[in-house]
Amino acid sequence: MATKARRTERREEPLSRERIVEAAIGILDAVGEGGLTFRVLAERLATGPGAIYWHVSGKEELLGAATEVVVTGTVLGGAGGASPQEVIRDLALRLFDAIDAHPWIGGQLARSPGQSPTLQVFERLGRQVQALGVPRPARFTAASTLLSYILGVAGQNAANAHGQESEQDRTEFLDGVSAAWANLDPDAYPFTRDVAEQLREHDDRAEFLAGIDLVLAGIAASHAG
Amino acid sequence: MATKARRTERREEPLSRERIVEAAIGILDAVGEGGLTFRVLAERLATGPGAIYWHVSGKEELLGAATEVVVTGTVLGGAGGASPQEVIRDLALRLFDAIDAHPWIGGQLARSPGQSPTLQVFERLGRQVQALGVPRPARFTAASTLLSYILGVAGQNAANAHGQESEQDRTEFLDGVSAAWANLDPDAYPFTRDVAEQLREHDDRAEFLAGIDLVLAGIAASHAG
DNA sequence: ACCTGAACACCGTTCAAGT
DNA sequence: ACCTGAACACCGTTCAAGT
Repeated sequence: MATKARRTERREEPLSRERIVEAAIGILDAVGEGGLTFRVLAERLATGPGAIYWHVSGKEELLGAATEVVVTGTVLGGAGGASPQEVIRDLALRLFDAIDAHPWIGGQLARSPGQSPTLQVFERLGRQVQALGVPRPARFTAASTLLSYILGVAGQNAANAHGQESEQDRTEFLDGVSAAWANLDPDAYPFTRDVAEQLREHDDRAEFLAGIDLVLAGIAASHAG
Repeated sequence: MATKARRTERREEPLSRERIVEAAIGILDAVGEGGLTFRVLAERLATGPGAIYWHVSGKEELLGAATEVVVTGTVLGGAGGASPQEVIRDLALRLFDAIDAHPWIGGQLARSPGQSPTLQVFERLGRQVQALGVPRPARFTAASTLLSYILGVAGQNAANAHGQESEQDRTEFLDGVSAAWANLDPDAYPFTRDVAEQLREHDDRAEFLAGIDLVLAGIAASHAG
């Protein structure tokens, strides 16, 4: 039966947990964790701050739910049929890119160890560790080490992401740090001074992957023979 | 010349950056990051909130200074004359214990990558990496990987430290997580379920050290031959 | 059942005024 | 130079009142 078209008025589609979380992600991506406010969020949803509390228990849950949406979307759908090492690398890189796109999840992941998003990553890592042939008692340590490394990088990236939207910003930032390191007291910071120039031309993503490979090499070495 | 004794009245010793930071550390240790407030801090120092701002630019600097005091005290004075691996293990464990005693530095370290406290740790790690015989181009990666792993564990410990003052609390917490893991959906979380029982009897500190050893093994394997 | 929005109890920070 | 403390511009959260 032909009903009048344009029935979907763009007004007042009902509030829902899903819409709230989606709007929160948008705000977080646009202005960062500090910019997500119940008032801003309410305005974006064309309602009052109180309405949000009917769907969500508070800010902590909201941040958790937002993180879960992004991480779940990232963790699912990896490359099939590759070696365990390849799957781990692929997962790690997808997480790295997700944190690059949504820096706020870096800080969030780090402080929700038992929570669902972190657990999803742990589970994926653990399965591949098992597939790698790591003996049962050593699997927990291997998976935890990979996870902690990933969370460590995530937290640092989240902290560094402050004012770096463009590639230009990023280059300037690295140049600045590199210059600062090169000027450190040679007696107190000989090593840091020595690697300062490497920092200028370094690729975060490649560096992150090299760290993953280092841990994987350690896992392989520890249960060889 | 004999002046009246009891000249040092216990009243009004002048405010100073040092006293402020010290008081902040005390509050942070007692009630955590959420409990550190300029009003609480001012009361503890028997002054008004505004007075603190003459010595310290804001809360961020205050947290940074507090972290620096604790980390510097921890980083200095390691065991001399041991192998590079031993020195790294020793440094890592001292940091672990410091974070255990002051959980707030876990979160703080993670979000101050270029800052002095993190840099001090990076420098120490790097020197030992060099002493390990790692070739120059690989040193940055090796030191960064160790640092990221340490920061990752630090962040998780900071997040977990919420309500666990006593050993009892800790055990209950692990039992709870272990039970929760054992009840996960077998299809979605086979690995996590499988390691659930290991978690109950696990030693955070030993586990942390095992992760360090895994990375060290990877470093050794990667530049062998 | 769900939404509204004023109100509450806090924050970090500023600043005129004091000594 | 250093301190005081009221005041400002915000928060997250609650809740009586509406529909």
